[in-house]
Amino acid sequence: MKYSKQKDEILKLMRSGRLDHPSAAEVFVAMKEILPDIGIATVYRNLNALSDMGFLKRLSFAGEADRYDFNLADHHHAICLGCGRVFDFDMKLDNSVEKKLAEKSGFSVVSVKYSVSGYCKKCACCK
Amino acid sequence: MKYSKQKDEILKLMRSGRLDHPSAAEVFVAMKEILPDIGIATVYRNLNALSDMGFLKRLSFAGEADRYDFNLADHHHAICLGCGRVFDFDMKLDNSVEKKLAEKSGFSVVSVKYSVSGYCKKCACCK
DNA sequence: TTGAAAAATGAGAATGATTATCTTAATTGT
DNA sequence: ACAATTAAGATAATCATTCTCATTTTTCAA
Repeated sequence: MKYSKQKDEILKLMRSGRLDHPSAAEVFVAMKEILPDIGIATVYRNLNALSDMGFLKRLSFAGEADRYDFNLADHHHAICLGCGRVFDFDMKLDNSVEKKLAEKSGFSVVSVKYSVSGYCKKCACCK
Repeated sequence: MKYSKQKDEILKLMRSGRLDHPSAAEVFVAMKEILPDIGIATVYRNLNALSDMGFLKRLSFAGEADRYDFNLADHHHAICLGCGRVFDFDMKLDNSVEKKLAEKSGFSVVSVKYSVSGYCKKCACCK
C-alpha cells in the first residue's frame, strides 16, 4: 500500500473503469460502498492529488462539476448536452499551433484542450 | 433603444472593447460608472441573454469565472496561468472531426471548443 | 391617454461545487 | 514505543452563478 487506504482505493476504483468520467460526487457515492466512513473532502483531496501526480486527468466542462478520467492516452472529449455523458474520441491535433503561438506572441503552451458539445445518438433522436 | 437601458449599455460597453474578455464581475464594476444603480443580477442576466441572442460569446475556463467576448469572429483563446489574461488566436480547425464523430457514434456536434493554457510572455519570463 | 398585462430590474437569498480549517487518527522513522 | 509527520473526516467558508420576489418600467390595446 503505497499511499493511504483511501487514495489507493480511489485510484483502484477509477482505474477499474466502473465509473464513466465521474465527478467527485459520483466517486464519493461509489467509494461509500468500499469505505463507508470516507468523507467528501478526502475524495476531492485525493482525486486532485492523483491528478497532480499524473495518474488521473481532471476534466472541466462549462457549467458542470469537474470530471476525472483514468485514461491518460491522448484523446479528447465530447459532452452530451442532453444526458451529460462524456464520450472519448481520438484525433491528432495539428500541434503547429503551439509553435505559432510561441513565435507570434511569446506564449508558452502548457496544455491544449479540444472539446465538443452536442447530442449523443440517444439524446439526438428525441430532441 | 431596442432593449432595456441596462442591456443596451452593457452591449455598448462590451462592444467598445474597453474591457478585455471580462467576467461578469468586471462588467459589473465598469457598469457601475455608467449606471450606478445597476445590480449584479442584471449584469449576469443580460450578459447571458446577449450571449443567447448571439451578440456575445460566453467563455469558460477551468476553475475561473466565465468571461464574455464581443468578438464573434471564429477564433480561439489562450489563457495565461500566471495573470489570467485571455489572448485571442486564429486557427482553422479541421472540421472533418465533426463528420467523423457523427458517422462513428451518431453524435451531433453543436459547438467545438479549442483552448490553450500556458504562460504569456510577461509571465513566462519571471516564472 | 389610461391602465392592465408583460417584461425587466435590483436586492438579496439560495444553490452547488470546491476548498479551507481544524481536530483527531493513522503512519513513519528512529 | 514514541515523537513527528501526514492524512482523514467533519464542517465551515468561499465563490460564481442563479433564483425569487417585490417593485419599477415598458408595451399596447381600448
